[in-house]
Amino acid sequence: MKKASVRRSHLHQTSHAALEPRKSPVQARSAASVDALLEATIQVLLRVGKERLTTTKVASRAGVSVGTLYQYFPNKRGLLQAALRRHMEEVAGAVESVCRNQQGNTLAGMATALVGAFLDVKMRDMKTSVALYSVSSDVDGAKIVQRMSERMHRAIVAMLATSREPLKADPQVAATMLQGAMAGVSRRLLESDVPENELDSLRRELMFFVCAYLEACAARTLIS
Amino acid sequence: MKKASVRRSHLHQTSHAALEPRKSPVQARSAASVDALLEATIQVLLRVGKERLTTTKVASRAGVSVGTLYQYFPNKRGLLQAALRRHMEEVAGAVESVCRNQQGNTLAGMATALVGAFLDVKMRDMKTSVALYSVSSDVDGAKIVQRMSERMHRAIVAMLATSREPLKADPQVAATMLQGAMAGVSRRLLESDVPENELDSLRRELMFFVCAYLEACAARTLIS
DNA sequence: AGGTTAGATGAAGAAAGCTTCAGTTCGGCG
DNA sequence: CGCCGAACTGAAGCTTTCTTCATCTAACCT
Repeated sequence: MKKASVRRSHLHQTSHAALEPRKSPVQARSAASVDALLEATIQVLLRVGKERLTTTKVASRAGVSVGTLYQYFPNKRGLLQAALRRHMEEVAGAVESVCRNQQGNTLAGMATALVGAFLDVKMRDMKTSVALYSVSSDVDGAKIVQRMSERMHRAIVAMLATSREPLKADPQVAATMLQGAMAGVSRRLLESDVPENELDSLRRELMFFVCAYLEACAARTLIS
Repeated sequence: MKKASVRRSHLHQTSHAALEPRKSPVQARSAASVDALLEATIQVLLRVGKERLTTTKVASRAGVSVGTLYQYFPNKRGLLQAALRRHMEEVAGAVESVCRNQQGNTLAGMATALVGAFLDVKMRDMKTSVALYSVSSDVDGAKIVQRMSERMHRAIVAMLATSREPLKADPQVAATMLQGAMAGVSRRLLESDVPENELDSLRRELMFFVCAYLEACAARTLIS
């Protein structure tokens, strides 16, 4: 039975940061471990590649031993899944956030903002994205990716529904197109080596691409 | 104790070296084997998944022994690469073919034909596509995929250059958009379980999507 | 201070599958 | 018919990395 006592009766060697409300050391230790392990997973992944990633290396880089790793993750697969999930949640979160902000805007505004936000998150650490994609298929990542995809899908559909211009198309279908285009193009950017300077023009073009589509949707006669 | 000399580690698929067939077929016998092995690779992949695919199973399904397999492929990796390459060449070939046929057509015609052809090849054996994608990252498939991508890219650019309407955009950039959208959307269709009946409307929408873009390109003022 | 437990350790066990190679069979050719 | 190399066979070897668990340590509570 665990008591959630937040008290620190005698703080012996804990010198600094006395002002912050600290979690009890017992919890802090383990929480730090979990976080360090996830961070280490990505670092090792980037440094040696998924083929040479071993649980021992990850633990070592996190500053703990393998045994500790297995205390928090059931196995290697679970570790990698957790790392993937964390990354995907960041992306999905960013998309949901823009979609919320863009409610009620014009279609062009939505398109621009959405593409901008998506590319920003993806490109922030391109290498991490690529590395995690490569692991995804070893770890049943499809499930995780799909779940996040659905979150984004719902957010996009909801946003589209509030546009000033009436979108004369099934929002579900439209959202699928947008997601497909964004994912597809960003993946091309990630996996082929596009020079830094071309990157911006491709970004703009993707915005134009998506705008053109949404506006064409608004312009067309209602389809059954 | 082991000698510290040039130890040949014939370890698990760690060879970065030759991936070409070891032997070129001299007798008809061997040519048949090579083909059977590639076919078997895909069958085993579909039946048991990449995790449980072993060289022995592949050989067995092809009706030969493991030793024979290793006579034609340097290692497991090489075998899988060959299977992936074969599949990708089919796709690239189909795209090149439409692009040739569509020379001189309207942008709308090109878009429709291109999307149609692309989805046809990809969807013919969806399962094979998905299975091979999942293997790709274990096998340095990025290189192969990229090479095929470039072939398609060139074909698309060449086609766009012959359109009746002047495309007021960098054809390179436009081709990137088209490929990104097609790859992205088709991947969504493959990996999420889209019911058969929705599939056709998504197909049409992708055509509309691409058309809208190309025509918007033709309509816009020339960009520098 | 002493008892209790969450947390950490890391050597060793176990499994699994790729790859080899010594020996056999097959097919063509002189 | 008999030789020779091409093609085939498949049991065994070899190595790696995951995962466990008996033991130790530090933190907390009374």
